[in-house]
Amino acid sequence: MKQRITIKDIARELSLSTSTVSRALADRWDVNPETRKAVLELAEKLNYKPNLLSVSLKQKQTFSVGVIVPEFINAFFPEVIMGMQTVLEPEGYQLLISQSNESAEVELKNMKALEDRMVDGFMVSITKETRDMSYFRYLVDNRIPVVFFNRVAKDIPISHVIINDYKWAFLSVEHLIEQGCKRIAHLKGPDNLDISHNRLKGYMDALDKHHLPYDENLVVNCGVMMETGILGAMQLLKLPELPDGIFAINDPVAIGAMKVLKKNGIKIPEDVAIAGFSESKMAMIIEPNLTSVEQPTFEMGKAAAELLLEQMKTNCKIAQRTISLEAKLNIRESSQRCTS
Amino acid sequence: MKQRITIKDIARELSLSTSTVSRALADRWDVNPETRKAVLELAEKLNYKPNLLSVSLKQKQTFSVGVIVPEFINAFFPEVIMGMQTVLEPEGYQLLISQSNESAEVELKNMKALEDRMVDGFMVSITKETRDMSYFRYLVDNRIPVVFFNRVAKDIPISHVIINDYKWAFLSVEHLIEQGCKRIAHLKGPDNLDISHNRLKGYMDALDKHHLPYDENLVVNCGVMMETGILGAMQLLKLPELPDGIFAINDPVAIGAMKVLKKNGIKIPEDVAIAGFSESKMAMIIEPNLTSVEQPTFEMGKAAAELLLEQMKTNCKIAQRTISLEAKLNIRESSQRCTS
DNA sequence: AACGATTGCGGGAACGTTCCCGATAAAAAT
DNA sequence: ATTTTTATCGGGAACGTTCCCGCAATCGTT
Repeated sequence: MKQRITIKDIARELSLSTSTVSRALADRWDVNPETRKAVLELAEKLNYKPNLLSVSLKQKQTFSVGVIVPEFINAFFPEVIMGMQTVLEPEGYQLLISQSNESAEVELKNMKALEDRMVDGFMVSITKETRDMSYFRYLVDNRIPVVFFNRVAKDIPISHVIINDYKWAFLSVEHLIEQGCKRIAHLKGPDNLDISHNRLKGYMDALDKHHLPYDENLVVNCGVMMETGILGAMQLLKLPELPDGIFAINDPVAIGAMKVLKKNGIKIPEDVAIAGFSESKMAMIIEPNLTSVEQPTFEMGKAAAELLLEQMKTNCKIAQRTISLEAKLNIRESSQRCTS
Repeated sequence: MKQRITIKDIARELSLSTSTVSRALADRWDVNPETRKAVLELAEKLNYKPNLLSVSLKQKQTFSVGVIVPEFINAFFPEVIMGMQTVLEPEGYQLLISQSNESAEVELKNMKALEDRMVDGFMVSITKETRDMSYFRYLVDNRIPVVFFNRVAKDIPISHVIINDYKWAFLSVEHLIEQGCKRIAHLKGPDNLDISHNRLKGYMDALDKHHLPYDENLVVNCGVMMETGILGAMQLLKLPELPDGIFAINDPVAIGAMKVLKKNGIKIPEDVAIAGFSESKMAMIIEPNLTSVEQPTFEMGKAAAELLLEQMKTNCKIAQRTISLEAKLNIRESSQRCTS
């Protein structure tokens, strides 16, 4: 950090007080237009930049918000973050991005570090193992604005934005059924995540609607990464009878499963049709192209940011809200059977 | 930002001065062990956290560094960033990540915003259109630490870490030649990027070594995204004679090209062998699997962070340095011909 | 017994702002 | 001519730290 021009330098140069310079820069009414002009010109000339540290110290806000994501190796969260930036940057906010690496411990550490840095609020998508909610409670108790997005925790009064997981899981599975699948497996997500429950429920209800039996052997617990998809699929292969359809918690898992199936000479979609969730670039690259639910990532980021802005402006006086976004089912080769 | 416990609260409670409390917390020698104990205990009990804003204001450093990347939708930069975090976080630094969306204008805006926030240094990978170096000159003139990584600018005395692009481009092309390719095309990167030149040079020298003619019609200017790879490949298709090998500036471009080739019924690698650069997850997913140079992304981030740390600790007194990392060629189906 | 050295602590300025309050002078109102 | 208003400005505290300096009490040394 180099030596900067301060308001005092300008004051000294123009034989003014710092108060006047401050008011001139802040465009207050009680300053002579001519002196204001002089101040602005000199500030420009000297390349004056206000020291945001002292401003923050005085105003008790830093114009920065913490973003907590479990990972940003896949495109999903980066896209959400871009959405956030489009609404927060024009308002003068800086995003501090932390990735928790799917570890609840790192997540907590990062959030505390950001709290130390006095962020004005948080936007978080919890890890797959986050169970202890005490820190989040501490945040709401202390009126520190928080919103959840995508991965939300239950039983805690924090506004959040999600997509209508239930509905689109339901429609995905219904699509598989329409393609003739009778034994549809589900590669399920981690228990602590709301999305896991909602997508499971959508799966179950779709089966129910079409009078297909629910077989718990066909639901295998799985993580959210490609590697866990591989493991999940291998478990399915051990079943006495192979399923004829797979609905995966997300694209990486679906792709992991496809790798296993292909390696075992199982034809997709003829033998097993498969559908993923939360559209990734890879869906269009793997062969056959993967059917997947496309989430409005950008909009999710925007919505979360707007929710947070609201909280920050009203000092958390606003009621908890849930925004549920719609999605879109992109039907591709991995689930389209000629016989349908 | 809620009301926090300050050093004054502790001082009042224990009938001490703020100076003493400050020294106790800083673990100075000139404070009675008993009072130190009392201070530490009370601080713990009240959950005291120092206000980093005032500390920064006083110390003239913020313990934050700005990271400027052109995009973070692909996995490359996120991985590099993770490497940075592993070295900077233990030192108490926070990363402020900005993505410039491949726009020089946004890049400049973001850097200025981060300078306003008094970051202690910058780590930047320039956009494909960054040509005006005046802001970087301004930074070095004002002793603000900067390091470049991956995408570096020429003609400016800023330390940087890159991989040995020339060598690995050379080896990639040599590999294609060994597979029997005689007419190898190159999908080249943007002109302002050093990597483009170095990889082009590697390509040319490999041809030269094996006495293959250099044909400028086979070198097509291309961006760095999949979309531009598609355009580049389409241009190649218009040639009177198809090349029998393609060396692409990076994986997204290679994958875009593969899509075009496959759509046109051209067999990979039999008709056209292809190699990418800077390993992405997609290389293992596309079929045939893509031969690619795997870059040590994590190490690159670590190296850049260490370079920056050095600068920050020595107040830029250290000479400019260049770290060149080694890489690895992952040979896969896209370039392996049975006939070899 | 007198001296300097050590130990432990507090006062207060400083970092760069903002903002409340009061001061002054000119202009307007009485 | 006096009072009130208006237009400009400065003084100075405050935000939460750090740190230099000085002060007092205790200790060991001659």
